Amino acid sequence: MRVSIKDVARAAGVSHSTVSRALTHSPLIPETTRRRVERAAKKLGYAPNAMARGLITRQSRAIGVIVTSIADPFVAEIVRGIEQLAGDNGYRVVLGTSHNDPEREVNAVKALREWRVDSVIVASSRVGALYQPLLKDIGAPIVLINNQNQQKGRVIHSVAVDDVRGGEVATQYLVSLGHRVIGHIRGPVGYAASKNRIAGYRRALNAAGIPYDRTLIQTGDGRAEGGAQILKLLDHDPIPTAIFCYNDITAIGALRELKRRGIRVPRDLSLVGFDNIPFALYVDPPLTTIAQPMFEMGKRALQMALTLMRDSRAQVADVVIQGELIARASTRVRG
Amino acid sequence: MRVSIKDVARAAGVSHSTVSRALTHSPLIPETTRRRVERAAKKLGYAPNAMARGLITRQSRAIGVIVTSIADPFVAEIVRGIEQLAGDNGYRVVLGTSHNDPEREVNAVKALREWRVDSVIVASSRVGALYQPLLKDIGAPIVLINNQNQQKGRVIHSVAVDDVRGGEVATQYLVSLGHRVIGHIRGPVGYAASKNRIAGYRRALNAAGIPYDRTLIQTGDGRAEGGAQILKLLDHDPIPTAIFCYNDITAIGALRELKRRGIRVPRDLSLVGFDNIPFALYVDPPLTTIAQPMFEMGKRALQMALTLMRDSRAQVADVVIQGELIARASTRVRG
DNA sequence: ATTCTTTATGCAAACGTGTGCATAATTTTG
DNA sequence: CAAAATTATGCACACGTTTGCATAAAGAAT
Repeated sequence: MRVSIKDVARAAGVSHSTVSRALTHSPLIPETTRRRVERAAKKLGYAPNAMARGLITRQSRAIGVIVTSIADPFVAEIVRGIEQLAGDNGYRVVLGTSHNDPEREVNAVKALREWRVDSVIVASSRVGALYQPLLKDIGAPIVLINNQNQQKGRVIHSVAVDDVRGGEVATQYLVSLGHRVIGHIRGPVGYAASKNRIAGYRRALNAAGIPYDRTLIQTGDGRAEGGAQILKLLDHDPIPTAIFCYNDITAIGALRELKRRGIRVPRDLSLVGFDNIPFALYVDPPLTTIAQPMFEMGKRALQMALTLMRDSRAQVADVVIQGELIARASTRVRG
Repeated sequence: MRVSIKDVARAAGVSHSTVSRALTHSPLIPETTRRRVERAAKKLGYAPNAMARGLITRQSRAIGVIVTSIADPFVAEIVRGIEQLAGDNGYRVVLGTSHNDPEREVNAVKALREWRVDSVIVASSRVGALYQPLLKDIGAPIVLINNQNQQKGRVIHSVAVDDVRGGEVATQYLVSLGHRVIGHIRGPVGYAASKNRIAGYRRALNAAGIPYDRTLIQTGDGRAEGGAQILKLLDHDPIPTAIFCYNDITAIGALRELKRRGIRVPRDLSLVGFDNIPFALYVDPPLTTIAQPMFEMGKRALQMALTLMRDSRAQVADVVIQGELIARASTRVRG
């Protein structure tokens, strides 16, 4: 049942070295014997053993991907991008999910190390932030996606969306619709993304000559519940005509809260999110947002990993990807 | 940089065999030397090489998971269930995506074979249907999730939702709300799921003494576009007061179409989907549906794989999981 | 026809583990 | 205290590849 390279060798009447070379298309082997070997291999149903090969070549052709939860559609898109490009280049994706559980996080990183993955891509901000030493121990190039930490290094690289510019574009758009009193529900404190999106928000206000009013900013939690903070903004004087939310989930939470209060979007209030999660298209009204090209980010991360795997001392610059404004029905000109 | 078991042996002043045994907690090694070895291992930053280990133990502790697209939230939930339980049992998930592309499908299966995965879980109906011979060649137990094919075997097993019962429960619920003229947008022809859900639909009608009218069934495609078929049902005489859709995506597509025509759900028409995809909760109105416990199914599949990996000749019965009716606002009593 | 290249192939070592068997060291038994 | 049983450890082989080196065969050059 188990057929190794030696069985093929016997069947083809050559040594196992010749078989190895033939099947890897070594130029040392003339086409005639290569064909004979291939025929024997096919007949016996031979499939090379990746573990044995990896042991000697010192590369697993596996790339480890650590994510918080694969069920997050945002994350899933990233993994899809990674997996696709990886598959096209003969690499396999080994999954590790952290679920923000320290034990799982450590387990995942350790397992990837034992597997001797050729590269690691991390789309779990906690892991990217907390376990850099552990990650480095893997001894393979590391690419962080949307990491919230600032450190750099020879082995750690990153792909991220341009949060500042994204926040700016979102706010700019609201300004262009005639809004002058624009609120913001920010993301969790400590996240670089929260800070950067606010920076973009302020930059846009500044460019439009609108004075910055810190009481127009409430602090959410990046989840639907945080959207309820919008109620506080409704008490503001003057009352805002538009709100830029940290992300779509927050905006959707806010939307639900507004609907409960009988406040109509976009007639009474314009709403902008961030991320362009799949939901955003289906809520009522469909949400204006800044799309994060997640699939693209996954691909870029893997691309980066590929060049680093080919030459570990290659100079690769961190990638910053621009989001895209998706104008939908949750925004309209100030009435 | 690279530290093997021999380096640890030297540092601890023992042979590499002793190190191996010590680190695997063999009872042959007394605690005192085990501690010494562990200390040396930690000091050198040793991590066992999974490939070398797998080569000799003849098991990779990897389980291959083939899915159509990880970006499908349904699939993502399954993978989450698999990954979680796998991780808890010391197994890693190796991903292979097919995207209904024959080339990718074959590549994925072949790669998993070369990797010598200990088990394969397939959540891609095409792969499960078309590549059974190739799958069997892997020589590891196979578990198919929601497979649309009927074949069984010693190596191929399955976990699936009870589509007949699901269709029955959905229709039953509409009947219980007083509906008598109930339409159905079926799924693609050739899918066992389509046929089974119809069977359940008919069974419920039958139990309620409602005659079956085949003109109340239109054929969708399982995608949002197929939801447009609902327009044909509106021409039916008498006009249906409720529609059971093959799946949520179809129902959402139908919903969009109805909204465009000014038909109000559930006032004018009740709508039931199937699957309970995440969207279903967020559309307006939230969709009544049959929940497929996808996370659970992933877990059950892996559980099955685990018992089969421990004993390849274990007798495991195929698992049929019951869906759950989630009553939301897209249905109401006949007005 | 002999020497020199070139081409085709095999030998053997290595990758990093696990493990059966043998042996050395220690303890128990009579 | 000698013999027997137990415990601790090492040796060497195996897993299935890849690859440097050596050699055999064949062709080219003189």
